[in-house]
Amino acid sequence: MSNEMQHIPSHFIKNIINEDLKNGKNDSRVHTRFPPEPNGYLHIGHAKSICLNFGLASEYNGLCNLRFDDTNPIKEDVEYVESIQEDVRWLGFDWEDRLFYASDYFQQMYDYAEGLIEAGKAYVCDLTAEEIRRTRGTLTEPGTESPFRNRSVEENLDLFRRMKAGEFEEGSRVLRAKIDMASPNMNMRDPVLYRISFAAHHRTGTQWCIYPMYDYAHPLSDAYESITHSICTLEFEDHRPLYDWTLNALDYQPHPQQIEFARLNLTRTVMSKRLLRALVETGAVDGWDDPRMPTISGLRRRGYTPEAIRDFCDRIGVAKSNSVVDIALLEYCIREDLKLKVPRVMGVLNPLKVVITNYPEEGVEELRAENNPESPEMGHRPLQFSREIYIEREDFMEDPPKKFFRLAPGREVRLKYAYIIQCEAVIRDEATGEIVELHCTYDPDTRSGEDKSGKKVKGTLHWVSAEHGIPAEVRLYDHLYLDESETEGDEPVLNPDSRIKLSAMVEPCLQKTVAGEHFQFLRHGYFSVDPDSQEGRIVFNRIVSLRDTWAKIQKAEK
RNA sequence: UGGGAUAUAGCCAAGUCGGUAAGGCAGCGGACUUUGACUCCGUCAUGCGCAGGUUCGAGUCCUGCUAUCCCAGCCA
Repeated sequence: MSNEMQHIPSHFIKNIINEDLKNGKNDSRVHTRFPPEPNGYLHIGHAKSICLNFGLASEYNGLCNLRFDDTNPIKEDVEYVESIQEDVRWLGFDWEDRLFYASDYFQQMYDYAEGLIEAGKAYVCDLTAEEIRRTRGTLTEPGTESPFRNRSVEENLDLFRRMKAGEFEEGSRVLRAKIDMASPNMNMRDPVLYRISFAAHHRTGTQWCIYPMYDYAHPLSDAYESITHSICTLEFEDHRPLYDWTLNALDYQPHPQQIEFARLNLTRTVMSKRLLRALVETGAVDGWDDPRMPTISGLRRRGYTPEAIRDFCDRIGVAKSNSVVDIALLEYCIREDLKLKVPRVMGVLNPLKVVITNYPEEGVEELRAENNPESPEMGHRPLQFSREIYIEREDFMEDPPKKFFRLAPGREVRLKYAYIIQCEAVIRDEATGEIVELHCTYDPDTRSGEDKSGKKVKGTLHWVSAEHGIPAEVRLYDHLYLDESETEGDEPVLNPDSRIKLSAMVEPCLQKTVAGEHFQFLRHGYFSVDPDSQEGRIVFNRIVSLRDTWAKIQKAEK
């Protein structure tokens, strides 16, 4: 346990919290929240935020709320609120009884807005969206004040109430904060607080036809929930003055502190909700949970574990500099998690038949295979050996290079858990010249565990008995994109090698598996059983491959 | 001179009062090995975006630059 604590790094947010605790700020409470808008599926970038917010709460004996930031009914749907809850729970976090919705606070927020109007700090503006944009100015030029900016409190109150009552058309009026049209911060140039929308909201239905904007709703939601540290991503840095303005305008207490951190980027994939949605909607992938997707549900289906994702989030750290994390770290984390806890079995992805000519025709013997040599408590399983087996096609080379120490004509090699065999003949298809079969002999004195021959061989191969093995589909994945620059405009370009389906032969012990079960296939990597599996047709997703030194040698020589 | 932020190895990242650059991933070299995996050992920044300055001493302080990211939704 203490080992695990060691690699959890400190970061600037913890420094802020430590300082606050030292000063007795917030009655020494730590209360965070994870506030997604239910407009899509969660991805690994959200996992960083979830682990951060829930993780800080648990580390400081505080609380973390789950809050849906549902202030824009046209984008949101219950499908997403359900998937988000499932994903957060699956990651291993518990919001207990603190599941909230910004829409819970619509009345409270409305009342606060009337208070703002009464204090002369907000006004109803009749400009069109286009006019508001034009009068906002530019990055280098100040904006100009709305002609409606100095309406009386009475008129503003009347108009705002009539907005709420549905008397005005969408887009005809908004409520704006009265701040400073010349502010160098664009967000402070009389930002819109409320807009009219007659869209049905997934929770409040048609009860409301005015909806608060994020910049207004977020600080209030945080304050209503007594959040102490409101953690968001870097692009909201410019919004912090508005966050503070909203609470200060009526001197609202408590006043949570907004803290920004850099969002996660991963090499060779893309996290933009827009692009992910496009992949789903164009049918380029099978859905939000396609194993190639960086969504939580995609990673789950691929076979990633919550432990691995949490470990990853601990290892990447939290800082304010924009960065791109190498996906090799994520892959390391899942290998690390599964290494000691899943069975190691044999699967031949590209089978080549081997006939052991000196083995009895009808002979079958039962061998004993360790389920995981590094976890002896996982025990053993029986393994059938017979005269005809399959080996990996790439494990035989007719004309092998120097450093190849697998099978070749005349060479000896060990079959894992079985015997040493020697290659005697190569059988070809007469028409195509393709190698269809190998004839080998075995040495009966070399049975695994009771070797009397004293032979040493350099290579050990995995294999599957032709008679006992079972066919399975194996899906190998490459990364979603090679590079973000390979996405053309709005149309995401899927890596053509992103999924390869193979017909493999696997050990008989895999006859009965359940979706989500994990295995390590020797040499090939970590796999999970896909829910697509049916009776007699198992589908394995490769989560990640193993390190392949041989491939590296080959590459280097080329 | 719009404003806001960031810059420490191939990648992420720690570095709180200035005291002589953590850790992880990747890489490289070696040992071990019934899979070339795993494991173990070794190695990997005379230097912290650049240039000056203060100081016995600077990644940390000061001055001036540079590069990159974010902001002109009635999205979040």
